[in-house]
Amino acid sequence: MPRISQGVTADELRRRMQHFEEACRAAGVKLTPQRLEVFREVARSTDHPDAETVLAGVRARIPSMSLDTVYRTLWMLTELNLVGTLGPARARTRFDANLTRHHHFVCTRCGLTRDFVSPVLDALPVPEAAAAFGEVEATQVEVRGVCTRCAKRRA
Amino acid sequence: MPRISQGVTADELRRRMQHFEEACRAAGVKLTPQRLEVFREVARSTDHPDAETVLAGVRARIPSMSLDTVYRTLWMLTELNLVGTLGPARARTRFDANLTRHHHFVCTRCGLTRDFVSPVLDALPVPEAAAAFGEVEATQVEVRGVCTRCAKRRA
DNA sequence: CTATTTGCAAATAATTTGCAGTGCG
DNA sequence: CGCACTGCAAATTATTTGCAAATAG
Repeated sequence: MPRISQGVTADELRRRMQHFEEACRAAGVKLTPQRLEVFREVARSTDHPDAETVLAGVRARIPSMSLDTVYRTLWMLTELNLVGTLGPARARTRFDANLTRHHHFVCTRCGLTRDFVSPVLDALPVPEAAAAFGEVEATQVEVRGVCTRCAKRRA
Repeated sequence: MPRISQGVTADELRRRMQHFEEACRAAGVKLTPQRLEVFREVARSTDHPDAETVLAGVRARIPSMSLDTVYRTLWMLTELNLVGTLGPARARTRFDANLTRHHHFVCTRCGLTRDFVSPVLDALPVPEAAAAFGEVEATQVEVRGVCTRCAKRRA
């Protein structure tokens, strides 16, 4: 019975931390203990923590850490492409009345989201790697790119 | 040069409205003009409006419409499975330090999100239907289901 | 040294809730 | 005609910002 790993390997974590330090130097960004710990917290977990969770983790080491610094750091890391966000950042909830099986095209510049259908994608096999986490109900594909409108605006 | 449709066909809209009215009656929910218009607004568009956008649309017909009623109605519609949300509802931003190509398993009950890799999914062909919207950069698969933990809790 | 960065507290933005009046079934 | 529903205003929750003190390079 295989155990599902609760975190990244020590080796991978080291690799990520090193990449982070290099990227900060390259960007001329100061390497403060707060930043170190915020990044470590995100880099070490395989779930996808929110700002509060990161704060809680970092406070074990830096009790004075404040939530606003966590946010500032996370967005900065996003700018430097050291972390990403799940779903679009800073977005309001958006609603959808299309209940039939469909997939999404999402513009990474303006957030435009359109449905499309694809029998090929509907028939996707469930990857065993995903089935290991639980009972799979549905699979949806998100295609990211730049919409024609944005491509025109800023060619 | 094919035009990309800006909305749902009149026929499909009628179908959706009718389904909505039936579902409300079946659920013993009152059919108010506000609810009619909120649903119509979501049902008629192919993008995925947020609450403010729905409010603006509805106000053309019901100037006194308030934002809180829009929210109440949208969540009620979600409960009744008449609409869905893009990404998890009411969620905070979550961060991810895994920059390598991966896909997600998302638990629909607790929101647990885990990465997995799949060479098969990485090699997915870009559907022409999606390519029509713009320049495709990447494709990510979201597998939804119930995680083993939630399945155990509430079997 | 000195421009960045931090922590605090106050400001916004998004969404929710209590309440009294209104209207659907 | 009664209870569900609405609009208002005030409350929460998530996230951002101004500012003075602290600190990395």
